[in-house]
Amino acid sequence: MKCIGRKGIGSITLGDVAKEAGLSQGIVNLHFHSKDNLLKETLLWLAGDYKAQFEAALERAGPKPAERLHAVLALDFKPSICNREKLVLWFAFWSEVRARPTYRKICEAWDNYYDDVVLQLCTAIIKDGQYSVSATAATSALTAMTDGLWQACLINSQSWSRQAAMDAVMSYLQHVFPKHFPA
Amino acid sequence: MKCIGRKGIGSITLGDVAKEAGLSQGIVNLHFHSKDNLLKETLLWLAGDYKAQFEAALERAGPKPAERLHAVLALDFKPSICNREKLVLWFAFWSEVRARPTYRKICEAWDNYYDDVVLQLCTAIIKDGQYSVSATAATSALTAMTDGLWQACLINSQSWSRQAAMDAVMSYLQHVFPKHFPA
Amino acid sequence: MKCIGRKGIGSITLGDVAKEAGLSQGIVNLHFHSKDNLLKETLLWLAGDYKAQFEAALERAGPKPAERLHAVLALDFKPSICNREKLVLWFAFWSEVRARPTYRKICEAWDNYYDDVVLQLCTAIIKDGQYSVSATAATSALTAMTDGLWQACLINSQSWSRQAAMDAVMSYLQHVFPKHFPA
Amino acid sequence: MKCIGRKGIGSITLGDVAKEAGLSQGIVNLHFHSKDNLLKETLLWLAGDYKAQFEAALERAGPKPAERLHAVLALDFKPSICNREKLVLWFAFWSEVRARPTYRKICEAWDNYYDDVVLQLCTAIIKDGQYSVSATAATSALTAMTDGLWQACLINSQSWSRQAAMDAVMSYLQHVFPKHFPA
DNA sequence: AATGAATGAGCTTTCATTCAT
DNA sequence: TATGAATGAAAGCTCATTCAT
Repeated sequence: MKCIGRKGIGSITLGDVAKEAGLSQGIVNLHFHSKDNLLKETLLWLAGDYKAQFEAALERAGPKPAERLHAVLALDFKPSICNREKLVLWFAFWSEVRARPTYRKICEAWDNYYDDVVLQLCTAIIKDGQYSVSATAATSALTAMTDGLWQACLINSQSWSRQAAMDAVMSYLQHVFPKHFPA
Repeated sequence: MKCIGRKGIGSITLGDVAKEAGLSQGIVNLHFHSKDNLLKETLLWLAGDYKAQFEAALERAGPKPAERLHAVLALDFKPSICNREKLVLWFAFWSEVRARPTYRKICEAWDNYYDDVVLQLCTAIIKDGQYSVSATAATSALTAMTDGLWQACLINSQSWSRQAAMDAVMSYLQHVFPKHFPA
Repeated sequence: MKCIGRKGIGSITLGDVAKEAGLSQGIVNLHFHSKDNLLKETLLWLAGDYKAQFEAALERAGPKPAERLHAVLALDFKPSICNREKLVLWFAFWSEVRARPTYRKICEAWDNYYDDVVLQLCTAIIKDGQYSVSATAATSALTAMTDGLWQACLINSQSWSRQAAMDAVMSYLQHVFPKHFPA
Repeated sequence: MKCIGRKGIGSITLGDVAKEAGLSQGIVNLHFHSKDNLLKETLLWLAGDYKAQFEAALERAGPKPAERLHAVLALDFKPSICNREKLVLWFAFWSEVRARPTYRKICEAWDNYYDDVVLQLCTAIIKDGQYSVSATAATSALTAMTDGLWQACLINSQSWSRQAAMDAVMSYLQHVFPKHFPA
C-alpha cells in the first residue's frame, strides 16, 4: 500500500514491494502467488477496513434516520478513512476497475451496499419530513459529493480541509432536509 | 484514445496504438517521439476540447449569473462531454496525476480555472439572492458533485442516466438558490 | 565526415548525415545506396586525399633518400594532414578495421605501400651511411612513432603541438642516422 | 571481452554477451544494470590488470633508472599485455574516448601516470649520461612508439612479432641513450 | 519460511531502408 | 533529383515468475 501511494498502481513492481518489506525478490510470489492476487488482496483489505468502520459507525449512531445518515456521511471525512494514504488506494483501484473484472466485482458490491443504505435513510427522512425531493436524486447527490470531495482532497490536499468538505455536504443536507438538519 | 478506453492507460502499448491505427510498429515514435509525449498530447487534446465547449457554452448563455451557472453545469452532462469514451480518458489521466508532474500541471490549471468561474458565479448569485450559504461551500459541493457523478457514470453506466445526474445537481441548486432555480 | 568527427563512427545515423547536408531523410540511400557504402566511399576519399599529398611531397622533394624520408615524415605533421578533423576519421576507420574486411583491405594496401617507401629509403640511407641499425627496425620505429603521435594528438590535443611531435621524430633520426640528419 | 574482440565494440549486443556466457537475455542487465556500465566495468578491469602488472614490473626492476625504463617498456611487449585479445580491447575503448567522457577520464588518468613515470626516468637518465636530447621529446617518442607498435600488431598481426617491436624500441634507446643501453 | 540468481516474454525506442509522390 | 512518411527488424531494458538452495 505504501508503494502504490508512492509510485502509483501502474508503476509498482514486486521488487519495490519486497524492498519496502525488507525482504527478498521472490517473497511476494511465495506468499501471494502472483502480483494480481497481491493487488486483489490489498483491495479486499481496504474494502474490509472501510466496511468495519462503516458498520461500527451505524452501530454507534442513534436510531433516527437523520442521525444515522449523518454518521455515515461524517465517517467519510474522518481521518481514519479520509487520509491521503487510503484515498490514493481507492482511486488507484478505481482507475483499474474497467480493465479488471475482479476489482469491478469488489467495488460494485460495496457501492451497491452503500447506496442502498443511503437510499433507505433518505427515503425514511423524506417520508418523515414530507420533502418534495426524490430519494434517488438525494442519494445520487450525496454519494457523488463524497466521491468528488475525496477526489479534490487527493488532487489539492494542501488547500483542502476535512471541515470544508463536511461543510459542503452539510450545505446540501441543511437545504434539502431543513427540519432534520437545522443550520 | 480508443486504446486507453479499451485497455486502461496502464496497459496500452505502442503496439496496440499502431495496430489500432492500422500502421506499423515504429510509427508512433516517428510522429510523437515517445510514448510519454503521445499521452501528454492526448491529454492536451482532451483538455482543449473541453475548454472549447466550455467557452462556447458560456458565450451562448445569457448574461445572468444563474443562466451562466446552469450552462456550465449542464455542459458536464451533455453527450458531447459526458460519454464513456471521454470520461474514461479523464479518469485515466487523473489516476496518473500524482506520479506525472506533466499531467498534474495541465489538470491543475484547468481545475483552477473551472473553480474560479463557478465561485464567481455563486458569489454573484448569493449576493443577488441574499442567501446564507457560503460561496466556497457551494462551489465545493457543485464541483464535487460533478466529479462524483462522472465517476458513477463510469462505474455503473448501465443503471445511470445523464438526466438523473442533472436532476441530482438541480436538487442542490433548487434548495440552495431557490429564487434563482425554482423547482 | 563532420558527423563522424562529432558523434563517432559508431553513433552516426543517416539522419544525422542528411540533416548536416540540409537534405531529406532518404537522400543518402539515393546517392550512396547504403550506409556501408557511404562509409566505404568516405574512407576511399580520405585515403585518396592522403595519397595525393604523399605523392606530391615525394615529387617536390630532392632526389636524396634523406630528403625524401624527411619529406614523407614531415607531411604527417603538416596541418593539411595532421588536423583533428582528419585524424578523427582515420582512427574511426581503424577502430572498425577488424570487423570490416572492406576497410581492412583499403587500409592494409595503403599501409603496405607506405611501409615499402619508408623501408626503401631507410635501406638506402643505411647503406650510404653504413649505419648498423636494421632497416626494418628503423621503419617500424618511424611508422609506429607517427601513428602513436597522431593518437596523442587526438587524445590530448590542447597540450600537443605539431612542432613537438616533429621534434620527437627528429630526435630519432638525428641519433640513428646522425650523418644524414645533423642536430 | 571476447565479444568485443570478435565483433567490435560498436557491434556487440547484450544478446551476444549473454550467449557467450551461456546465459539468458536479461542476465547482463541483472548484474551490470546497463550496457554502458558493463563496458565501463570492462575498461576498469582492463586498466586495473595493466596497472597491477606495471607496478609489479617496476617493483621487480632494479633501482637504476635505465633498468626501470627498460622494464616498463618491455612490459608493453610481453605476451600478458601485448596480445590480440587485450590490444583489441584497448583500441576499442580508445575509439570511443571522444564520445564517452567516462572512458576519457579513465584513459586520461592512466596515460598521465604512465607519461609521468617515463618522463622522470628519462630525466634521470639524461642527467646521468649528460645526453643532449630533451626529456619530453624522448618521452613522446617512446610512448608514441609503443602505441604505434601496438596498432601495427593489431592491424597486421601475422607479419608482426613481439621481438621485432621490442627491437624497434631498443633501436631508439641504443642510439639516444648509448651509455645506458649498449647495443 | 526465505533467498536471490536466473529466465524469457514483452516493452519502448532507434534507424537503415523503401517507395509513392 | 529529391522528399519524407512508413516500415519492420533489432536493440536495450524491465520485471513477474521460477526454483535450487
